[in-house]
Amino acid sequence: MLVTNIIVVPTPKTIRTRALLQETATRLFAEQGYDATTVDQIARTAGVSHMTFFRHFATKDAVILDDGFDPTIAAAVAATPSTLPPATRVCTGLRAALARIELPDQELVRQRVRIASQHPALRIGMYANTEATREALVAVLVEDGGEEFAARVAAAAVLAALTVALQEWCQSDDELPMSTCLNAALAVVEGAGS
Amino acid sequence: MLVTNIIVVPTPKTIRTRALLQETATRLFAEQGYDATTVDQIARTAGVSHMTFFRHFATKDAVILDDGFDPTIAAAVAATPSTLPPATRVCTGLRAALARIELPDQELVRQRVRIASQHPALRIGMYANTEATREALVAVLVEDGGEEFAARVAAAAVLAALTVALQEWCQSDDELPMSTCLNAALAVVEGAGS
DNA sequence: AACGATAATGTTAGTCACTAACATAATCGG
DNA sequence: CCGATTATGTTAGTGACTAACATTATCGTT
Repeated sequence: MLVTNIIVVPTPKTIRTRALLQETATRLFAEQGYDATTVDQIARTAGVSHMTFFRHFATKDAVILDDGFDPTIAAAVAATPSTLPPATRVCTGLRAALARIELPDQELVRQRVRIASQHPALRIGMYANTEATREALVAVLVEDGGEEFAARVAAAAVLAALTVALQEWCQSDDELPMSTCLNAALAVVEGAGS
Repeated sequence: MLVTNIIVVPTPKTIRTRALLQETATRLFAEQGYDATTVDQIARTAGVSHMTFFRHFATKDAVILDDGFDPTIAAAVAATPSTLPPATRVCTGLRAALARIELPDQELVRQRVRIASQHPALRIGMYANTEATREALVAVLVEDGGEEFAARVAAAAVLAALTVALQEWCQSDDELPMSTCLNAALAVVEGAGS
């Protein structure tokens, strides 16, 4: 039997280099802009070669777009009652998942989304990431007996609303909580039937 | 006063070259795949230089992704009653707009979406295109007195559902009409409130 | 502490999408 | 037919990303 989905435990050095590259890149992007910063410069500033960069991040934009929230969101959606319509499940799960993100982490997210929202290439990267999140949710919903097409539509629509909510939130001042933007966005989606 | 949105009337030669490049690219992509086809090859096969290609299409993927449906969709949404919730307006407008596409054109759309759906880079390009369509709809909804954030959320969510519907439709046989997939997708979104 | 296996990194050379600058040729109104 | 505009070509370049192979860290074991 072929073993798939082998979980590779990252070595300490890998974690360090990866974090160093992300911090370096985020700082350089903020200081001089995304286009004016080359992968080579990020790598050299972090004291590594450009090959090491691409071994940690598949693309230039991944260095700022990669987050690890998919499992959290998927688990939260899985925890909702499978009797609800798929779109409602995704909405409810999202609210629960994002409420679980710690405040300091929220500030990091806000900073990254702020940078990403300002550049077309990075916004496109966000949409690309959404596809992976969407399929993770489809897997959860289908496992619970949901129909695949409906699951995919529900996940895609609600995640699109989330993306807009994040872009709105990242531009606001530090007081506005993420949940306010998210709830406002989900209310719009949930009002589509009237 | 600064005049924006100047409408440039394309010269006959421009239209011909553009169409030739699109046909050539579509054929080459279908024959040998997207990655195995270089921009240079498309240009040479069409009898032009690669600079001419980029003067007609901003990126490699634009040659197969560019369509001119945004004005049609925007007009159809504008024609819906402005008293309805924004998400409902976009749903209704979409149904009307896509019903207006002629059957032969639908076959072309299907062929292109089919190619685009199979390649990550092209799917991402579809998401990027959605952003322009979304903002066109936001402009329509806001003009009618809608709130901008709600308009953007509604447009984003419904267009995400449309994208999923198109991907489902393009894989089906020639008998299944686009409207069937679209209606199924919109029903999921409209069921989010229950 | 020396050893060997494994994982991380470096070097080099290359492909290809995409751009800037400038030169040339096709087109079209008068 | 001519002059102005528009489409196209040439060339040289940048930068993201990859393949192949060599080198160095890291770490458990003896």
